[in-house]
Amino acid sequence: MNLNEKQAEAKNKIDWPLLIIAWAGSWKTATLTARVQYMIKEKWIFPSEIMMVTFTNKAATEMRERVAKTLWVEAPRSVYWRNNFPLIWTFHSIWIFILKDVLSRYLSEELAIWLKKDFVIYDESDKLSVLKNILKNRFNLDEKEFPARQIAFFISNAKNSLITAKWYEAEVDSTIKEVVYKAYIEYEKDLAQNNAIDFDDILVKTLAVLRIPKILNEYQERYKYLMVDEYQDTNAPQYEIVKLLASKYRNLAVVWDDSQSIYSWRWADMRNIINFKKDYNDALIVKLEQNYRSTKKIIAWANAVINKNTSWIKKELWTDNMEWEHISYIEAPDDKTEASIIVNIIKEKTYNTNNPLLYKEGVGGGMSEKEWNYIDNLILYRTNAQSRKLEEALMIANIPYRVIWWQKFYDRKEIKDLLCYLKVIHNPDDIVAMKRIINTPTRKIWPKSIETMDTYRENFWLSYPQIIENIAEVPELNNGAKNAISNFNIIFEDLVKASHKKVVWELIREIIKLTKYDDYIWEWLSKEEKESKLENIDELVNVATQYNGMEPRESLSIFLEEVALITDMDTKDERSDYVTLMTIHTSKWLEQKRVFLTGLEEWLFPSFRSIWEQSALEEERRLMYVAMTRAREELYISRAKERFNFGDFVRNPESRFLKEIPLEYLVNYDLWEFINKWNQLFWNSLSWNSDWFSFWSSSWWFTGKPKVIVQANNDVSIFARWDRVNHPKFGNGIITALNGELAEIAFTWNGIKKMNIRIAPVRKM
DNA sequence: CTCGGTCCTTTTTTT
DNA sequence: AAGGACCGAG
Repeated sequence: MNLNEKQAEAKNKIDWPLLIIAWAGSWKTATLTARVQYMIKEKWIFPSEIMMVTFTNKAATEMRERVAKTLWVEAPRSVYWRNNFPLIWTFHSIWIFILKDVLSRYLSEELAIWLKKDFVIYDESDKLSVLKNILKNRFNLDEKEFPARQIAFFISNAKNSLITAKWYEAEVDSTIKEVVYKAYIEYEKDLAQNNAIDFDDILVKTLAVLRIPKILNEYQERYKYLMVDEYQDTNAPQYEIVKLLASKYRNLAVVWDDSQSIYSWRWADMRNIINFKKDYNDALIVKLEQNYRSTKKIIAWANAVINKNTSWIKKELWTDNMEWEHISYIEAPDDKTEASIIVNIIKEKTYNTNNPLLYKEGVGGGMSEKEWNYIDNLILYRTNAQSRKLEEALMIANIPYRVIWWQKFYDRKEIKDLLCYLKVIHNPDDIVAMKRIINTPTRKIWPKSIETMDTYRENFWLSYPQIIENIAEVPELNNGAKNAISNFNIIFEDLVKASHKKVVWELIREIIKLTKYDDYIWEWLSKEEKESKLENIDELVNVATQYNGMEPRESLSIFLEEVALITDMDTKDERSDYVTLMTIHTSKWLEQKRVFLTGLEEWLFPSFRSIWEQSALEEERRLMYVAMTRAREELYISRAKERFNFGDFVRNPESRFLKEIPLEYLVNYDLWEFINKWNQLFWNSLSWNSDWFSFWSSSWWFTGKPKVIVQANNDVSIFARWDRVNHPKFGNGIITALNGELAEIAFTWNGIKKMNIRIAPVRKM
């Protein structure tokens, strides 16, 4: 790969602190890859001494694959199976790797982090269930007055500000914080008892461990070359960890772009760069400003928007790429139509080179390939809830699609159930998981019995398996409960035994067999749900087969760890051609030839939570910038005048971001032309294929809601008084008066209307 | 204890 | 709109 001068500069400076300011599409990934290659191939640095930290698994995987390619080796699949390959993983994966490594070599007491090696990772819902239990059962507090979510937020905030439970007392200045303080202490106790950590703990505990000089020194020696991507998104503990690790050899390179900082709600603090500059005032600063991704117009537009932000550095992203198409603006009457129009465009522009009416020959001046596939389309939105309407439209049109969803695959009930079985087998101290599965499928162990066992457990300092094993000795339970519990114990013990002999995928099958989980699904659900759930289970087993070849217990442990960190985005999809839908946040690591950016409405984007505060609003604007710069060649921006939200219809004004765009770049999408061409084709030749028909007949066009109020962008000069025109809604008519853009049109069937002829979807006949 | 109906919340963004 | 929490009857 040929690097430009700046990129090469960044590549070659490997033994010095380095700040790479890399703006969107500047091929920073390529630069980093080249840098790793240079270190290994030309400077003979041991690959195992290189650590590169990213934010998402997607980014990490891509980096690993690229690096592997340049080194002519296969990319490792697991942190634990690297074979002299650089450590290129996410923050969280790497820190867990370090924690496990440390815990296997040192005594827990020595580390003072209250963890054992087989710890489990609690996700958001596990966390909430622990907190709910504390608030309700231990403190007897009203869920409405002190919602677990809010308490969780405060605790998370404290952890990310490096305030421990003990020290939180100093923060208490209100009733709620009083509760937070008490809950925080209990929460930490519970986690320690369950041998569990939450996502925040992953950072906090790693930092704690690295503050022990002996251990820090080991890791400094082990990883002498550090790279951190998306440095603007680091938070306080992450910054500290990186600082510690790099402090000895100072071979730290960070990639930073303040215009793409969109995670402040996760306590990312882009001012960490100020600290970086203080820590390394001799750092070499390299700016990558040339964009290799998008057309000139997209870049110009993105620049215009981002420069509305007050920031330290003026953004002048530039490109040598083609000028090409304008950016299209779709103003739809409602969210349903917005979705329909987008789907129409995709349908029309995909696999449709035979359609003489709609396929544009040779556009892009060599930049674009001739035929576009579904996979070339990316639909973005601010909130996940917006995906539904788009999905419906795609389904109707029979277009394959995939939604990268907030509800992670691993959050689904059936998957969680099975994972909780695995968790309990792996770590019998995990009470949250135990409580989830002890009566799933239903085996008549009711909440009362569980409560009794809980009290018993707390009084006698026993673990759940210990109680279950000796359930006969618990006098408070009746015989029915005892029977049910000892039946469960038989299953549980068999599963634990099995876990020593069977690899993780076999173990999952064994769980299903012994617990009759499929019968449970069979009984409880409707047909469609059943099928999708069984499919999900198959998928889980399928993922688990990747851990074959390891020791059974090891496969279980690694599987559970990786599963906790993997999001929907990282799972592979075998279908090769589909439209992708996701939130803007998720899209940060992607680019696509054609991007649809939807829902450009005040309150939605920018979000209603952000518009009162300057800094929050600027983050929304950065989000807009990120979204726009995903597009390589075609960008469509859309808005619905009316949207169904929160179970109600809402009308929001157009997003302020639209007004920040220089108008000369924006072209209203001409739906009228589109429909009319289709009309001609349909009526004249009747050569339509059934595919088209089934689509159109089921979409808004035929469903009796002629909402074709999309703005056109007519050339006013072609119209004159007495011209005959056609309007999609009002039919044929004659222009009876014309004053600039304002026309008075007498329609044959609908009377005289006044309209702006530039914007109105009228067509000369 | 179980089922079923009703009411209530949810929706910002993610490792 | 839809899933979860809650409550009351069987």
